[in-house]
Amino acid sequence: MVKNKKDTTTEEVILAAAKKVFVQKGMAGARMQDIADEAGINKALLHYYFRNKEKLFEVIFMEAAEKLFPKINAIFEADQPLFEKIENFCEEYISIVMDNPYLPLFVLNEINQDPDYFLKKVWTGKSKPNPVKLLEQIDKEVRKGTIKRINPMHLLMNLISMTIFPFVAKPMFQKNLGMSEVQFKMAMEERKKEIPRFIIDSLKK
Amino acid sequence: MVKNKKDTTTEEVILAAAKKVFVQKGMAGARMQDIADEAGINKALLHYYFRNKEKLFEVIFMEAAEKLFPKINAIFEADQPLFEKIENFCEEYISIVMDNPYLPLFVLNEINQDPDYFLKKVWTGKSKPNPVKLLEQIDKEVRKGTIKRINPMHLLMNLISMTIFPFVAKPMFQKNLGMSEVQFKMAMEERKKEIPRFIIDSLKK
DNA sequence: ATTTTTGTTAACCATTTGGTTAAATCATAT
DNA sequence: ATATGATTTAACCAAATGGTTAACAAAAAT
Repeated sequence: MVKNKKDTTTEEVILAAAKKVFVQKGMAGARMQDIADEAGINKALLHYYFRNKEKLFEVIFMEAAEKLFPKINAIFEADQPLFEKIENFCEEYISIVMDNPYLPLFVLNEINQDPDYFLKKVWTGKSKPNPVKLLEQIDKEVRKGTIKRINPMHLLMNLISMTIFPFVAKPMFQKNLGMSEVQFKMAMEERKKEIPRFIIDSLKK
Repeated sequence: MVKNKKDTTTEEVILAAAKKVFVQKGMAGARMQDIADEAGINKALLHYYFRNKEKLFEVIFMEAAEKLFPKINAIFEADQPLFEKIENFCEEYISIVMDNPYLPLFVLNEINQDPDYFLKKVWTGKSKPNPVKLLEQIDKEVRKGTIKRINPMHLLMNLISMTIFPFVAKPMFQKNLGMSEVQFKMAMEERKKEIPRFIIDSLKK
């Protein structure tokens, strides 16, 4: 429950509360009352600021999606050598996600419930990841013979999987490997360098 | 909606319906009425066979978890050279998940909502993945100098991430790479060989 | 054949939940 | 001070939802 001495506006308090509840419980599991309680306000006030649950959810979801998708794009489309691009992606993306470890699962889950609706809603303009440039870049390196033969799609999947999945499976990994919160953070920090090294080692001839 | 001409028992019909609805909508989003409709039966009959929603959900969840976790364990603990074990894991695990592409996200999501409850419930005895043997095996190879230096934990994370994540992000990958259902299946089939090759290439000196 | 048990249903019930209303309070301009 | 508009609340409301009941049908046991 967050107090409001007017350094934060009510709307911000609501959004913070809504984010917390939605991300933890999902659209279906979240209760408007929970959000109100978390924000320390009356339930009616929620509807005063955001007409209904769906509208409020959409704001939170879009905010989350905007935090996750456009950055991928920017890095993938950058004008940079392949290996640097990979290093850059891991470094920057892990940083982003470390600040919001639960966003990826939240977004992936909601997308899964209704792919067409969400993907059309989210991927409008700049937000739509466009992997073709990266795929072509990989293909070019393969043809030049500077890296081993590999299907660019698989390399892309490998890169994204290794970067994001540990956050999606955070509780599982933590429990199973007996990692504390700090240990997990440290491990993710290491992966910023570890993943590029792993990939580049695999690609080098 | 499934018909029941007594080659399948009512209980089985219910479980199939429940699985479909729970996996798609999650515990919170699933409606008992939806499950009843999907099974082509009265809602009261659900409660006749399974006392309540929670009980029914638990059956479905455990069924899903039992399908995903024990196999990991078996392979990890097998008595086999490291590279063969990796090849084996990808081959077998991708096969399992291809039959139920939506199970991983479902399970990960529910675990995320209440890690302690579910992980205690699921990881009892044989079901609990025990990665220590594999970790030690990796460590041994590193010390023998047969593979490059690598933190076993990261290698384990990489292996699991590359294997499972594409299914977790299935709609995203499909939409973004413009893949049909068949193309996705083909890609996953390829990954059975692609992932081990990628990993082994990275580890070889 | 008929009793008993098992399976199935329609009609209900209580609670939860998203959403509304009308009144109260607060801030601001006049 | 006070009128005005924005903000906040308590009390409600209707629909949805998990769950129950009592009656009925089918199968199994006697």
